Amino acid sequence: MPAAPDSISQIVSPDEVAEEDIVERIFEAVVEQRLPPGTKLSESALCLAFGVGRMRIRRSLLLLSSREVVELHANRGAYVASPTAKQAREVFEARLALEPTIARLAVERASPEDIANLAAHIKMEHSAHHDDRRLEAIRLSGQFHILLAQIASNAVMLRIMKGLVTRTSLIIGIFGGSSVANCRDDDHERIVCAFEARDGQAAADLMTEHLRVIESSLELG
Amino acid sequence: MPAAPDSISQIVSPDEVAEEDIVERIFEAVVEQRLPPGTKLSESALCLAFGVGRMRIRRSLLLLSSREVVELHANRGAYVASPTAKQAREVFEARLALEPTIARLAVERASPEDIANLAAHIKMEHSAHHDDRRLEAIRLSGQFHILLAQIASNAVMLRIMKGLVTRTSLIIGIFGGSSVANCRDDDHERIVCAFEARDGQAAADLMTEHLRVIESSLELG
DNA sequence: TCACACTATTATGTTAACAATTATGTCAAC
DNA sequence: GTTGACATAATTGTTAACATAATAGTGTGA
Repeated sequence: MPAAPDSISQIVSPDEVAEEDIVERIFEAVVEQRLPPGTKLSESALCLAFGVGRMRIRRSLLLLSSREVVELHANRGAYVASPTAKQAREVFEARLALEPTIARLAVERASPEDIANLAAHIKMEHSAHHDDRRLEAIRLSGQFHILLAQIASNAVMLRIMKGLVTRTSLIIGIFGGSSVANCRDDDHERIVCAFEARDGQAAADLMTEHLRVIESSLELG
Repeated sequence: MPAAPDSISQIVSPDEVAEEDIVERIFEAVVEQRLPPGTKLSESALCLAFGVGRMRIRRSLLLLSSREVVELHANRGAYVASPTAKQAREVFEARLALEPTIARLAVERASPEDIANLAAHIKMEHSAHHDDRRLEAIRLSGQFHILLAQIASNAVMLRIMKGLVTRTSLIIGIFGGSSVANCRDDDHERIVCAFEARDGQAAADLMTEHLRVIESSLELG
């Protein structure tokens, strides 16, 4: 093995990286709505796209299905999930239960640097909006919520949120209609203001309202 | 295929059942603390135990690891997870965010039959406690929280809760000390009383208190 | 022209053999 | 008696060939 001795223990095997990496990249593609609900994910295509063997792809698809971002149909392959209206309501109900708490915890635990990052993020959202970079705007919009979970410093909640945010992108893709009033970045900005004021309760309340607005903008029947 | 034509579409392929079945059974074994943290789960042993091929087992272990109930070490096999104190606090933080809401929703949505089931469940918990059937008591204790999530009729939250409850069993196994003041079934009983009174807020508050008591009974440093 | 049955192709699911790594047990040297 | 290196055994990881099911295409018949 050509690696220097003391670096060995720190090296993560390239195989294992590829695993979570594939999952993460498909997550991103779903969030950016480059993989719309119902898209078929054929094994051979993914093998070519990622340059890995079939086994690795099958494992990744299994992981994605366990996060409910991909549906596995026996003998028929993998498809990007198509949440039903019922599932959409459930996802928002879960987010309404979790994210106000996450927002409050994040305010309590945010370092000055964290708050600066949030402010920078808002600026990026604004400019993406302004320049009509729609995909970028969508991605940043979801990323904002992930960022809060990271600041809250709770890996368990972070993991859950990644799944919920990703599925929310699918939901918006299906039930967003044409007016697609995604995350209004104004709402995000107000939440960041609550951070700067160190007002956890305000952040929680704003988050609740934010999620309610998004959900009510959907056509869930 | 000998099955009647109209039943074919309803049949779930036996293979696919075995998949989730293995995961579910290992979940149960972990909840009942028959698989303590750190237990090695060798592929060959599981193949024999469940009477399935290695591939099925490997898939199951991957699913279990994605739920963070099992840790996969490259080239070294699968082990029942050993949550750290930090992870334990995170799990409780997540439960504190979710379960009061779940309790409130469950009260709102519980049918009379649901409430009867809850009451019956409490009786089972009591008798298991009384007869010193410790494993059964532990299992029922976790099952109570799952039952609430089922009554809340939110599949997304239910799935999340199954993972959190299972991991809580691991946490109690590690940090419970010897006094193991698991779920006091008295607490559960009070929550059921709130159901009978149809007082969602009371159920939420009791749940919060219940979780806090459990966490504070642990030795998390 | 449409519907249906059959064939051929493609894709997925499974199995088994092989490779690589880790754990174990033995033996010698200190 | 303990430590270290070495050889062996066992376990995990990977690959490739094979089996099976679904899809698409083709042709025939009404």
